[in-house]
Amino acid sequence: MTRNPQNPQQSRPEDRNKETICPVTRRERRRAETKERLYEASLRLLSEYDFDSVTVEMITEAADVGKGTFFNYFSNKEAVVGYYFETQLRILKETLQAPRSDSDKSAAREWTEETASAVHEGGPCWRRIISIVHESVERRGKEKHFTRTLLSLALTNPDVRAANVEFRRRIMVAICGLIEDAQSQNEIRTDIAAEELAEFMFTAYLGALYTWSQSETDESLHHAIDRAYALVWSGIRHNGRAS
Amino acid sequence: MTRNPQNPQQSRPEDRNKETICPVTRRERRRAETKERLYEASLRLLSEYDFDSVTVEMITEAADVGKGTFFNYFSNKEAVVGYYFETQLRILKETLQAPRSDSDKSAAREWTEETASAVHEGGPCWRRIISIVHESVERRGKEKHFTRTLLSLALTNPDVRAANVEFRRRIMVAICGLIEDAQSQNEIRTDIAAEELAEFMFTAYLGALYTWSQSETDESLHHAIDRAYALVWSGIRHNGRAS
Amino acid sequence: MTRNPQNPQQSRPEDRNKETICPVTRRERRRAETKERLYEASLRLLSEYDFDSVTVEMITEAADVGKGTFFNYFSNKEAVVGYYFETQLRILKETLQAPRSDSDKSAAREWTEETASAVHEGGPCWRRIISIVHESVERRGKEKHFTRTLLSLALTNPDVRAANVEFRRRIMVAICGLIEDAQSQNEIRTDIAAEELAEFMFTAYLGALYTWSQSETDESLHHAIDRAYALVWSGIRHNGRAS
Amino acid sequence: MTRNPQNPQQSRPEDRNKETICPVTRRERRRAETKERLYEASLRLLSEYDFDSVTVEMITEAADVGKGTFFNYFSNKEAVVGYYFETQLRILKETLQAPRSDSDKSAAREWTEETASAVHEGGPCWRRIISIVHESVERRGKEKHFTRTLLSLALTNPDVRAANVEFRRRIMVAICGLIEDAQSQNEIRTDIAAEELAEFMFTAYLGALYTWSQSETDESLHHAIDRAYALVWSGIRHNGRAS
DNA sequence: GATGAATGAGGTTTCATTCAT
DNA sequence: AATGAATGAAACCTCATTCAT
Repeated sequence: MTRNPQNPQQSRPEDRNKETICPVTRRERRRAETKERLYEASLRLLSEYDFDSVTVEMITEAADVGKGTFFNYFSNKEAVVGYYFETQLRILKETLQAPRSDSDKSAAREWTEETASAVHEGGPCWRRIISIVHESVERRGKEKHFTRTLLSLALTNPDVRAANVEFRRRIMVAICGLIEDAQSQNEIRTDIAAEELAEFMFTAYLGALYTWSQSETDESLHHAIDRAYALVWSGIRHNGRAS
Repeated sequence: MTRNPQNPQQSRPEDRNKETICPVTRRERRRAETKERLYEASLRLLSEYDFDSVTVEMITEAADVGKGTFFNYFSNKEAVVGYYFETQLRILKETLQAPRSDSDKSAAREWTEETASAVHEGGPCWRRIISIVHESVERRGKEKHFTRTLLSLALTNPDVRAANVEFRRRIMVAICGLIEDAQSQNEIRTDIAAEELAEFMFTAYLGALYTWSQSETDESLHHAIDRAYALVWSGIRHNGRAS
Repeated sequence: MTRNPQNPQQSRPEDRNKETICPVTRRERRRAETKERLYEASLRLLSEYDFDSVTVEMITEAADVGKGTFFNYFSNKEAVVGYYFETQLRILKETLQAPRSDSDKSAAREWTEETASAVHEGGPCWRRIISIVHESVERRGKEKHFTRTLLSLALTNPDVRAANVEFRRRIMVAICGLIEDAQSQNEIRTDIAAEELAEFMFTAYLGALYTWSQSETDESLHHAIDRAYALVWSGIRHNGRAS
Repeated sequence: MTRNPQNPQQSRPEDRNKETICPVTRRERRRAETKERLYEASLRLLSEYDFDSVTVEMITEAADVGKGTFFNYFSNKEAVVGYYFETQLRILKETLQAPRSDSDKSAAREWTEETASAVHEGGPCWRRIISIVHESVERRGKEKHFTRTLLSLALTNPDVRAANVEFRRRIMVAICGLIEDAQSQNEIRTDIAAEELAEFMFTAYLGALYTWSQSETDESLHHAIDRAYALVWSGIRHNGRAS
């Protein structure tokens, strides 16, 4: 549908000034905005109600668009959750690329204040790992209901499952790298492959997440994770195996 | 299909003699049988299809009873899963009351053959724990799809959640007892409360179960559990904390 | 689900008196009644509104049953039309088995009065054929709108098409038999196979039906058919080919 | 995508010279081209899919224009089929105005080769009629699916119906003229009005077309038409009525 | 206790059409 | 003239559950 392919640089000179500053046209921006509105309305509702209870109509009404508009952006209700994982993936990449001191401090602060000191023992690498874990916890821990939905859908819906598995794969790669660093610093035992350790860490994370999200108590997810990770640490730190 | 209530004295007089010997009346036995048929049909179907895909009609047809009969035994579809946990609870109790040598051997055998030896290190108490875990794994590991359904429903459905939590509570009590035994034998570290250790064990179990049930690979659940428990062991055994 | 298979003759003796007179149980009778109500409501509505305009809800409301009840009897809206052809097929069979004098007269009367005499020429066999055609016309001719729907759906919907083709096949067999009779009486040319003649007759019938149902005029279908069949007769009567 | 209205004098000055020679402006030609693209894309798709299955978006995508563009040329989806009949009407007029020898030969050839000789008997006028019929058949016979759509829509959609009726009216006029010629040549019986005969021919044509389009067999439409017209001929030729 | 007909709420999804740009 | 985002009506169909028999 592109018109004038021969002189794209001349077409619509009026767009130049303001439009080209932004990487996209206005129409595209509007599109993105609408999608964002739908996405956020969905998350908001999923944090409060069960997945099945949230109807598309509720979402579109909350986003203040027509019902059909939803399907211009998401092929179905589950796709919103798929998009959630894509978004998280993007955030993850950015986090990992960011200078470490940055994330180290900001995130670490938030939870260290309220947590036991059991996990502080490790060296800098381990602490960085914990800090990243808690960053994730930070986001997830506020939305117990939504977390339930995610854990549940990631089991039952194929698309969500796929998105979740891919997301997890990427996280594992990241954790693996961090663990290898820690191993090279002799902070973490080296008699076991980093992949194995990473998976163990994730397993413990998942188990704690599941139990926490299922529970009706008010314990913070940070606490739950810390309790588990205190023992994880015992299992994987250097000399952990030494008798 | 109604039994003739006007002449009950004539209906099947042959049942009289032997049936009443049994502590339950024939009627009660029939009831139990029908419930069992419905229950097993449900499990069979839930092992193959998603919870939402399994209709009550499918179940009643598989159980060869009328559609309405289902609701004489289960107040709703979810109640079947609730009943599953009750059943498991009964089995668990029996297992724990059974002479230990019995379960030790039979179950332990089945999986030790196919598993790595990493978990064998511990003392007899620890080995008994592992053996019980694998007994559960034995039952669950065959039904990945059903496990997914359980994990999912236990998050989203209040009734199932309640049944599951109660079930879990009982398991924790049992594990706790075993761990205390092990601690008293100095097989397991004593600087941490048995409850804490038990929960950690369960967390790792849950995480591994979740990942396994979500995956499409063919790895056996025994393997997955073993891999996790090798590191769990490092974390909780005696001297695990000793530098 | 049948109980008491061992003594079916004794079960529910109270049903005996009145129920067994009727070939079916009361429940089955109720079932049949409900289906009939739905069927007739459908036809009534399809005679007035386009197929797409008739919603299932309109039908169930007209039949005074719950919306879902419709789908207990018809797998979808199109199935009603399929059932229509099945019904017509049953009626056709009965008509053909009935003593000829009966149908001959009753139906013949109705239309002969209002039709041109052009078609009267043939012998008794031909007249019987014409009479049967007009019987069908009698039923169809009152419902122009419904006929449109049938002709249209028989082209576009696979299920309806199948039902329609089967229905047509049976009609062709019947016409064929009649034509063979006529040929053996030398009423109809014998140099062309009965099948060929039958198909020609049906083709002319169909063409006239299509045009009539498409038109907005008030001409009766009887007239339209007669006009066509006057020439059909010229083409197929005995000596029709004689120069 | 907007043409730059502020500098129309610069846009493609090369078009000026030769384009304006043509009676239509470039803009009008573009319009016609786009409409043609949409029209042909529609026909292509309607030959393969059901009318309801073909979405406007499929059409515009196939025509490589924006979705909204469709409605600049056709007031709604049905209008495409209406336009089809208008187009056919134009073609018909041109055919009738063309020197007869032309169409006689070219079209006649195509089908006579593959058809039975039953229809050859008539005189030149009749043969010309047949040849014209087969010309139409030639076009229609290739697109069974599309023919179904036409026959169906011409019954159910008012606009299409109107266009179709008008088209048919014109055909009838044409056939009538041809039949009058034939009657004046004594090729066709004169005891029946030409209109009557023409309508009969059309009725037979329609009936054969309907049956053919509904069938799943591979019989060519030419054959189906020929079989019918062999008997049509018996009915309408001169002396057809002579005993 | 068993049955299965009746129920009807309810949500997803599609798509022709509009209209601002 | 071209575009495509927004719209929202509309309808099917499923299925858990009830309840009269």
